[in-house]
Amino acid sequence: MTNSNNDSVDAKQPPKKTVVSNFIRQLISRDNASAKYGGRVHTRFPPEPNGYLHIGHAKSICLNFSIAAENNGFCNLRFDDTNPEKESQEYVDAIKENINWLGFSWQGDVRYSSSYFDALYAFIIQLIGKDKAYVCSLSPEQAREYRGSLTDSGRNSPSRDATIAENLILLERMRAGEFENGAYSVRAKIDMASPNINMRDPVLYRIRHIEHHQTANKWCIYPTYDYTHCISDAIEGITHSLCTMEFEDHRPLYNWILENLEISSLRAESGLPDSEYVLPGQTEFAKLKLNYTMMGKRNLKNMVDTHAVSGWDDPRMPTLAGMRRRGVTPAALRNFCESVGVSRSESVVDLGMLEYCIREDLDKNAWRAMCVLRPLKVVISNFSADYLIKLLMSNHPKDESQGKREVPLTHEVYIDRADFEEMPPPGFKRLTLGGEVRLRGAYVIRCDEVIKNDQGEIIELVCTADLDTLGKKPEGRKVKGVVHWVSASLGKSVTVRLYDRLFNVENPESKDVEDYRDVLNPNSLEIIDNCVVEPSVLTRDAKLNFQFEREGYFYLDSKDSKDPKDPAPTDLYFNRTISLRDSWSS
RNA sequence: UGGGGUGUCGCCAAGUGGUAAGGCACAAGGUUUUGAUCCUUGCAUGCGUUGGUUCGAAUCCAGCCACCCCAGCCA
Repeated sequence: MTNSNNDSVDAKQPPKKTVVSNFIRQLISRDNASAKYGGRVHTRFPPEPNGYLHIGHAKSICLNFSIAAENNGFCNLRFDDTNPEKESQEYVDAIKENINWLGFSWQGDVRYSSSYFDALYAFIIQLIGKDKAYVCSLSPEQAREYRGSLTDSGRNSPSRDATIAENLILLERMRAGEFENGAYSVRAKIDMASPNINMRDPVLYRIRHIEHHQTANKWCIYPTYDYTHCISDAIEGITHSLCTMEFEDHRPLYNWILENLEISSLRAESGLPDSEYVLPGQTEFAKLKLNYTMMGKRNLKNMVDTHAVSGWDDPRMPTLAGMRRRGVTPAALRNFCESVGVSRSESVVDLGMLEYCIREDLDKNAWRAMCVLRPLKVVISNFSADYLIKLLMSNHPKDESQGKREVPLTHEVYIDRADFEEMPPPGFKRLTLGGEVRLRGAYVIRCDEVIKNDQGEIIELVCTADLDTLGKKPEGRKVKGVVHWVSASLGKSVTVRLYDRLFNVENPESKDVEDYRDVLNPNSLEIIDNCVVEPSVLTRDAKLNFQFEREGYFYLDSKDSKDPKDPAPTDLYFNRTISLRDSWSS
């Protein structure tokens, strides 16, 4: 997790060129045609630093950065850090790194809502001065009562009729730290009878005597999301403020706040010339949901805190940090985000689509190698004990430009236990007693003898190689099976981690599930020691993604392992990103 | 039962009044020294539903049904 350039697949590789129409692209085309924003397109990705980014965020990141790039515009990274209680610098750092890893660069410096706190304070004075906001003495509990319900309108706060002067004094006293948390709040003066509950005098500022990760102890009052987000967008000269559907009800408030402020003062903060300045507009799209996946930040944090997983970067997590350690590439994620599309309908994407994108990219770019997960010794009887040839094999079967590697073949090799059967099922294409199979990239061998231990377990196979089959088909017969193998004496011992989905139900966050712990997949992680990998994988530096032929895609993990460039590594870990597609059901 | 949304193939998703794109999944063939990849073919007389307007409707109108979001001083 230290070097973002260390991944074997280029993070800057452009996404697929198949640009699909969607309602946001159409909206922007219309805005450009009408010159609503003078042709400017300026978006932003506004995470709250209260957790790690997950694949749902990736959709938003790709959308915001791509839509800006397509239109020669810009995209800002802005931390929406108005709630210091839940936020931390650790999350800020991780988020920045994840976005770079995904392959995007934000415009200018990283922004923070907290760096607008002075401006936000000046604007609240302006709003109070226009009798559009007031200081409310209701406690949070009372405020809830006064707000009414979904079907009943609310009642006015007793503080609603205070004079502007009184409000201004109370505001200053709030800021000075004279009151306890919750004693007062600043509220917009809109309409307590509005059918939209967000418009029933929403809270704009609250008292929180707590240190902030960016502004330390400068403030004890903090602006709320609704008040901060629209103004931050306006200050940054954002044109298209994209967010998810649950904020649709907030759009009237977003607009109300900006429209009740002097546009000239907003413009002044933006630094944009008058001719280019237009208020931003919010547009909502459906968030990404994936089946068999839990996306709620609160739940993900709980899994980390309770050690249900090893951390935010556990390879089973849907976090960007986790998927990275799993071996998922940035290009695969970007292609996935593009291929799921953008719409306003609630949708749950099938995990299979993500898996397809991962395989698609890895098949094209991952170097091939052989690794035997469950070794079974094969003695090739017509090779001498000191037999050694170095076979040259392609790093990629369909792309010679990716080069070749040396694979040593010796008297004894390992194949996978699953590739030999004494009693083969119908259709079995692997090795049987008396049968033949091709050692991938090497000779065809025939099994002559099965050696068992006292328990009757197969411990060794004695085989004969057909010396006339190197690089050519055997004479007069067909050998269908191909099996991967590794030299017994020259192979390297490694540990492999196999991952499966974390949950065994499609929707672990559905109302039918009382506790996600009840639906955890107990077999989501399988660790296999003493796997044997061909030596070349340890010498090909900078490459971390491999396809172990016939097994799947694996990622050399830097965690819990020695430096991969160590000339004599002893503890090597390969995480299985994903298996190969398997159309042979057994 | 207030307000705001959404309903097009098992899953995403184009379509914006002229007669249902594409991808995933699935199925059947072909190639193959990875049971992978790749290639070929198939896969909605139908667009939540019922009516209406129209020469013509997934697209326009009306009603109905289903599902999602909102009563944090969270975002």
